[in-house]
Amino acid sequence: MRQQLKQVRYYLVASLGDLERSVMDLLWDSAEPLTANDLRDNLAALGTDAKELAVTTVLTVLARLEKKGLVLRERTTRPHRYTASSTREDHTVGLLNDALGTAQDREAVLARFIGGISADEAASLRAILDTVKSA
Amino acid sequence: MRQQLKQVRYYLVASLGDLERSVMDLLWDSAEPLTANDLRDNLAALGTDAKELAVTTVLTVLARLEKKGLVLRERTTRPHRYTASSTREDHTVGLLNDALGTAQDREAVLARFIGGISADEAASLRAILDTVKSA
DNA sequence: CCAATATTTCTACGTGTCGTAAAAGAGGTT
DNA sequence: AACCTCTTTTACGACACGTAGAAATATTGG
Repeated sequence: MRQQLKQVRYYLVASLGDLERSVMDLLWDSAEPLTANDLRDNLAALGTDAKELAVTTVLTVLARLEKKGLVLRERTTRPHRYTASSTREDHTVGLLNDALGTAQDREAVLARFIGGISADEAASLRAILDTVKSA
Repeated sequence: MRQQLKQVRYYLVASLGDLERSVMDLLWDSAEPLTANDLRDNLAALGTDAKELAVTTVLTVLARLEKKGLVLRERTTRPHRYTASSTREDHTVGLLNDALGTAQDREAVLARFIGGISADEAASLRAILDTVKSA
């Protein structure tokens, strides 16, 4: 009932496919911007499958990730160089907020969430709360 | 590289389409189990579009939601009756844990997340922490 | 018990996303 | 010009989802 309206499908925080995710992981882990070839090589080095992808494949997903706002592209250099537009953590925080939504039941959700975390994590959460949001 | 392996796409916590989401919202808000017809009517009452869906449409998404483990179906009664298999809050917690992943950067993410919440929310978070995970 | 009706299952199509990559274009090098 | 190298364009298969008709099955009033 919404789909065929060609709605903009707002990509504030996008869900990623497997390859997109792998590419983002590499970009997030890299201090330097990477080229499509760098990524192709690193991807091959990753999985046990060692399936060497075509560079065009990597370029396609990079274009898609750019459109989603997740990567930045340097068009001035000739092999274009790509970087993640935000840190992995910030991206995950975006996912968290998406999941939480603007709903009024945020607290109920957080309560249940906390109920499920380990004591260790609860402790460090408390610590984080104290340092970040005290006063 | 994974997709065409017909992988099982484990639906521990699924992402939902618009209609699926609407149906889940109705089920979550209802104390009683609902039939497909109930849902069709409630859906029509919702949007301003007032587009009356075919019952088979509702039945299809219900079947998909059942397969995803999000709804339970009473097959004994003749109009089958559907209920959400978990509360909205628990489902959202599942989403949160999915987003957080098992990664080691959980703390970094949580720290940034907490940095972004309101003071009010931080306070209630602290309260929740104290009551739920004290000792 | 049967025909009419209600309900469910099966099948299918359109659109969109994602993995994948060949084909075509663009720009520099010999 | 012929040739790399890199990018853009185009395309296809698989799958998720919205949508619903057709077919099968169950219920029920007479």
